[in-house]
Amino acid sequence: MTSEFGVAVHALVFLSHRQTTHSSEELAQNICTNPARVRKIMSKLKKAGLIETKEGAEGGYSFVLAPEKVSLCEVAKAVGVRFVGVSWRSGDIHKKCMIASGMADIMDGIYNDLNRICLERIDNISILDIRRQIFAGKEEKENTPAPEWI
Amino acid sequence: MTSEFGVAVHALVFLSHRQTTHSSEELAQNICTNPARVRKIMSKLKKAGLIETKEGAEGGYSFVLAPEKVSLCEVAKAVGVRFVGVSWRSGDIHKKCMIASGMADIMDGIYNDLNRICLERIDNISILDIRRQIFAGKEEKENTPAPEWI
DNA sequence: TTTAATGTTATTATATTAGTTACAGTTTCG
DNA sequence: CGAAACTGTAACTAATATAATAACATTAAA
Repeated sequence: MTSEFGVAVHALVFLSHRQTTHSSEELAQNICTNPARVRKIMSKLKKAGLIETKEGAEGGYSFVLAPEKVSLCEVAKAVGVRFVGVSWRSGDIHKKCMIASGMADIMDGIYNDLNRICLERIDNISILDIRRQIFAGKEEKENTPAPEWI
Repeated sequence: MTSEFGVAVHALVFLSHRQTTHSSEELAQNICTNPARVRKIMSKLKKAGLIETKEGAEGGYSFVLAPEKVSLCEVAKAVGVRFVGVSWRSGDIHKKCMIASGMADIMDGIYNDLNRICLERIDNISILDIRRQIFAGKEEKENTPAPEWI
């Protein structure tokens, strides 16, 4: 499993909290990764309609939806993450033994099922929920000087 | 995620079906991997009490429990598989920004939760269930000549 | 028309996973 | 006893998956 889902959620929480446009460079600094990776992931979020982007000078990424309406399930689907699954398959479909030829598909079925219940589970967690969790009990530090959020 | 869980389930289904002792070489042939890997994984199953092993000539691995009593959850715990989780963490715990410093732990919490519900989900699937699924509607091919199961 | 941004591809580096080899220890059997 | 056939481990190599880097065409604002 890649961590694209984590990057996407992080970026959305950040953008929804700051409520202004931010460049891939700024997001990358906060997330601690590189701008190209951020752009790749954000372009998927744009295709899913979760963010707006603007090219050119003064451009960047912005979150325009209601953060309580965007669920982690939507984010997961947007980036195409697969929570449970392996590429390696045991046995061999061409063997005569029914176990050797059938196990891999059975395991895949189990992984698909687990993946599905994972998506269901995060369907009722919103971007706002995550934001609240992060700032729970602590001062929000709104309007902190620019370098503070790096 | 490694495929150790798949190898373990495959081996247990195979052993419970054939009901005799088999060497790591025979298991490896059926699973389509190498004997050393099989031995590494089987030693974990032994420590968990899911199989019995015998060293020396005529030794090998055997399944001695009731296959309907062994759940995939036990197997997962025995091999220590983690279904959901990533090693990469976004942000940096030392940054002042609460999002940058807090996101990784939040995501880890979500992954832990998803992992837990995955274990719960497979807790009521037994080795016998898998065996039945494999042979559902098809002839069991009991007592086939030796090379058949390779 | 320069500058600062996205969108995208190709390439490289790193980390994870599986495969291989080797060998010490154990048990059976001639 | 001693050879043969196993398990149990460890060390190393190969393959694959993931993240980082670099480059550049395109777009939009000043």
